[in-house]
Amino acid sequence: MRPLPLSFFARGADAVAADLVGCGLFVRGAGGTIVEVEAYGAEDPASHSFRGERVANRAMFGPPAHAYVYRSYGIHWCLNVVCRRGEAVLFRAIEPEAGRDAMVVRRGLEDARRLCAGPGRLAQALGVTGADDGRAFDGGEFVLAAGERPVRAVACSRIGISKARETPWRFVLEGSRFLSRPPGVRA
DNA sequence: CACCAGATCTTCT
DNA sequence: GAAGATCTGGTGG
Repeated sequence: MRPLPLSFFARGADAVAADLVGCGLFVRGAGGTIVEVEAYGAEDPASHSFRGERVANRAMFGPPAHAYVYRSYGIHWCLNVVCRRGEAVLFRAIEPEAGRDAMVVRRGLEDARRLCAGPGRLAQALGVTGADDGRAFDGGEFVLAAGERPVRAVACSRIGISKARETPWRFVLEGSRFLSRPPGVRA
């Protein structure tokens, strides 16, 4: 397993997101292959960084290759990796491979297809919470590793947002059956 | 399968 | 007071 170098993340979130498809995401031993991500930019109306630095989003303005974890709809946690200042990539789905038992317990279901399909589900399966906000992807508890095989990433529009819907910053692994939604489906 | 309400926290108007 | 980078369990076709 080859950890991704810091230089990989110090770029625009859209470029990082496209390249993360097919890579490995692991949190404290659980994880798998990234099949769906979304990029959020600094000048992006849909991004949490758009209106400037706040207490809850301060990690987005910190160093690259660190986690930005936010609470969604007051209930779910969602995991990002910070890229260039004010930019981040949201992890939306992985193909579960390592630590299946722990993920099944945390999610309370066995169905592999729904185990990590969606940002809230993925964070719950990996056991990520607000306590992980700002944690480094340094090969310790949080790992991002280069993919074993080359894959094709397909760009499509992001899900669940009302602003900048046309920007094609959602990237999925072509043909994967572990996506939260197939490409081309409106949220 | 499609649609809908409910849960519950942070920020914004 | 409302909306939001969501998910679940209900109802109805």
